[in-house]
Amino acid sequence: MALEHAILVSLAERSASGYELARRFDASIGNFWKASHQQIYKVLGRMETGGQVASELVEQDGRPDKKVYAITTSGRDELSRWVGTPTPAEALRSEFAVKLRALHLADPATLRADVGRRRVQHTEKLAYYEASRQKFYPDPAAVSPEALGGYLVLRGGMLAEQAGLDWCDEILGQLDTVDGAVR
Amino acid sequence: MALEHAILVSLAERSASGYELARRFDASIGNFWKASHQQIYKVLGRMETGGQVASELVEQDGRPDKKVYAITTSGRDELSRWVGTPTPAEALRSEFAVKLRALHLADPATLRADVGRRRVQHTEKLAYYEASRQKFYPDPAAVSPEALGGYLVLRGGMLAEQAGLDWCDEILGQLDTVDGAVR
DNA sequence: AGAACCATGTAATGCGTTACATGATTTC
DNA sequence: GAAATCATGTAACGCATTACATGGTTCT
Repeated sequence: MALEHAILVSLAERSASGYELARRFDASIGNFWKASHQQIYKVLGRMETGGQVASELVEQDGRPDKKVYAITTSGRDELSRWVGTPTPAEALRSEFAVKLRALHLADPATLRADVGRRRVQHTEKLAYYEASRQKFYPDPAAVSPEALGGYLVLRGGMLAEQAGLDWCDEILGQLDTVDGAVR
Repeated sequence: MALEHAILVSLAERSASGYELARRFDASIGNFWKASHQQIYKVLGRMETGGQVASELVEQDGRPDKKVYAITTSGRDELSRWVGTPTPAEALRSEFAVKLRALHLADPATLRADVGRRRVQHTEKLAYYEASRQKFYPDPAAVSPEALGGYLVLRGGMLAEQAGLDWCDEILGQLDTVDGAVR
């Protein structure tokens, strides 16, 4: 049940409405954990019943009212209990890998185009992470303890994207040599 | 609906019973796409109704009978259609990343132990992949076109594990410097 | 005038995990 | 004698996605 914990982490950083949380899950946190607004509203409801979060109705003019959720003491307790818990190994799951395995059934040009597209996506995401890093953590040696988590998560994303990029290059290289050998 | 395609890829390589497929999903294919036997049986049933696979009952002595599934022409068509389809970008989803972000709430020693455990897991998996690579693809420059997919998938796994390992090392390094600064 | 943003939800369906169920054979 | 392997499933539940629904405001 990790979405609940992701929400707790986000609300511990700053209280927010369901809508605002959904926006965050599109950006910062969402780079490593996606969630739709529908799902977030549902889980927030459950968590309020459970007492981990509390909401306050905020009226706005010219905009719909919103329910701003804050983490409660009980939620904070649950969160620190959870961070002290060992994290189980995460299985990697890749549709692309499954498809790669059946590459001999594919048209080489189509496949090359697909890998190229993927390569561009990795490059763009990497550039985006790098921009965030420069903006928020200009000096990696001087990151405050509170900000260290965010920095390290970003670094993890960068390493993952770089690995994906290297993989694409290796695939493209192999496709070329095979083609060359066939001709 | 990628499990169906993973099953088609596996059956295209060799016909198998649900049980045997489940074993494969524990090993080779399963390194990149996990599935339980319950799920596999369910999906196989659906796929047989849909005509992508066909089963034949094989009686055995001293062992339970088994239903051996084979890919059909229609299944093969669907498979080659699918491999020609662009693969959508896969969001990375990591409970560990969420937890990392809240690292300031954790006890440093506990956290260090958790990261160390994770580091060992990556190291072991990497060694396992490397052993597979040496066994099945001793000469990367001479991989046959049929085997290329399997080789490249393995390489992807190795790159991902290496990135995970590097991440752990970077986290441990940062935790040390922060501790050092505090004292 | 149309698109995008703000804001909150319900309903249906599908995907995945966990628990339960059975029973013979082989290996330690 | 106990544990693991072979073999196939059902049932319950939870997590996630997609579609549907509403309605005002701001930007282009």
